Amino acid sequence: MSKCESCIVREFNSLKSLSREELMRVSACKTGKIFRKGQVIFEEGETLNGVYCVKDGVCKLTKLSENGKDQVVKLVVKGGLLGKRSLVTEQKTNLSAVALNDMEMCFIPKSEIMEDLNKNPKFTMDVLKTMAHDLKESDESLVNMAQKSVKRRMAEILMYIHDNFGTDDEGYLSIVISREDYASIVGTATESAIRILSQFKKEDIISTRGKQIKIEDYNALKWME
Amino acid sequence: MSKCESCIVREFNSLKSLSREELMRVSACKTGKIFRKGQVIFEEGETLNGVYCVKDGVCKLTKLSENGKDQVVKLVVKGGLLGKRSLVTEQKTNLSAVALNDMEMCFIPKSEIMEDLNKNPKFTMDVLKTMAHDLKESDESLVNMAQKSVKRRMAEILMYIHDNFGTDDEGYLSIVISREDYASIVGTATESAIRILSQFKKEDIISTRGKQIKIEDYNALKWME
DNA sequence: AATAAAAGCTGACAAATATCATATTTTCTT
DNA sequence: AAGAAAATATGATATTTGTCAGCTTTTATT
Repeated sequence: MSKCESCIVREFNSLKSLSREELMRVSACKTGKIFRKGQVIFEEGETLNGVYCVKDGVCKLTKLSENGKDQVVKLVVKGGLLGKRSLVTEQKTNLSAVALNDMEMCFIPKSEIMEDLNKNPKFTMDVLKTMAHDLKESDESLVNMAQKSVKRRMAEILMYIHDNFGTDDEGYLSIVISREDYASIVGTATESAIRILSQFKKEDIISTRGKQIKIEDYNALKWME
Repeated sequence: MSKCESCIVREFNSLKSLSREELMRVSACKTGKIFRKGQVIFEEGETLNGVYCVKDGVCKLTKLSENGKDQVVKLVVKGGLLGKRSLVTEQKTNLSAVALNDMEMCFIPKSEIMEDLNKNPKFTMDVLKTMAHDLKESDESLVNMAQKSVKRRMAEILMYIHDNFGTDDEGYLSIVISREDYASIVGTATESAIRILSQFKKEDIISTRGKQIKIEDYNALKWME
């Protein structure tokens, strides 16, 4: 397994604020973990004893609603850290994490990373900034949920995935998820999500190949009422 | 104006993690501000050059949606700090703050508080914990918006206000806001909010006196489908 | 106290979204 | 390659929520 000091993933997250010595210490006690598509990384209510650093693959963070449906709160890709909030508050996790495809992750035990959090102000500030960013994003999603139509929300999530996670060489969104997941992100019934995507297809705004989606007319999504 | 060192409000927020010396320094440069009901404290997109500490009164944090409607993201009462996120990220604020009744606040300039944020790890950790808590709350609201009916959301906001901000000696909710604000919290049309509150009245779940609302049957709200 | 303005209320109807039923296609398993 | 299982698709219908219009009550202003 590669060492943290030389891991490029680190460039994308708060670990970049750690010194070489700190990184070596973290590296020495981390464990590599592989999760298969669909596998649960952790579940709402669990006590996490560390954080996961995503090296490859995508996962969804979800929360179970009282109506029994899961709501996707966030998608996490390479460079993301899972379990930050629980680490900071020392509470059980309020979200579940499920792999959307095969994932490669590093697990860093709590004790190790807590030490850095308490002793390296640069690191603490960096985690704080990430959390502030997450909060802003969450507030924005809240407003979208409350004020926009399902169709509009679907258009926005397609653009979000396109802009943040990119496409493969043929132009298909590089994150491939089920219609059920789309429904769970947008906050609607699976049938409604399917219906809207079908409509987009009919209007040549997107095209599909199996689960894969390609945006054909970005502006149509952007300017959709 | 009273001094920060002896201000009880401090007990409710992150400032409690500051040392006596730090508090005296903060106190020396703070300015007291009064905002009248309906007055705008700051507006989305503004550059804040400090944080506000709420000594008395209530305000709403809102975000403007593209459809032109404001969405209430959070209610802030005594002890709350406004502008934390902007302080940490050094970005323009993403929310507006409007006083819901007459408010008494202290304004602490950015330069002063930033110094503490960079030098007092206990304070930084405390701000981090508050932010983590806000994030959790925001995620929960997101799920509620996405998965629950307007009626259910209204029931929950009534209970939330009851549980977190209490009632006066007659049992009326101590936070008194317009139906329009209720609509904006719940994320619905004003008429729909009014309709639902009227229905609750008919079913004797709540009673009203002008704008004031009293919860008569908490369990009915709790177990509402 | 009179008037104006704002907030609250209600009905009628339209639009958006959910639910249920059922077919079709894709993917997985053997 | 065949069959089973899961995912996708679509129609019919019910429910929820939004919009518009007009009316009543409360609050603010003179």
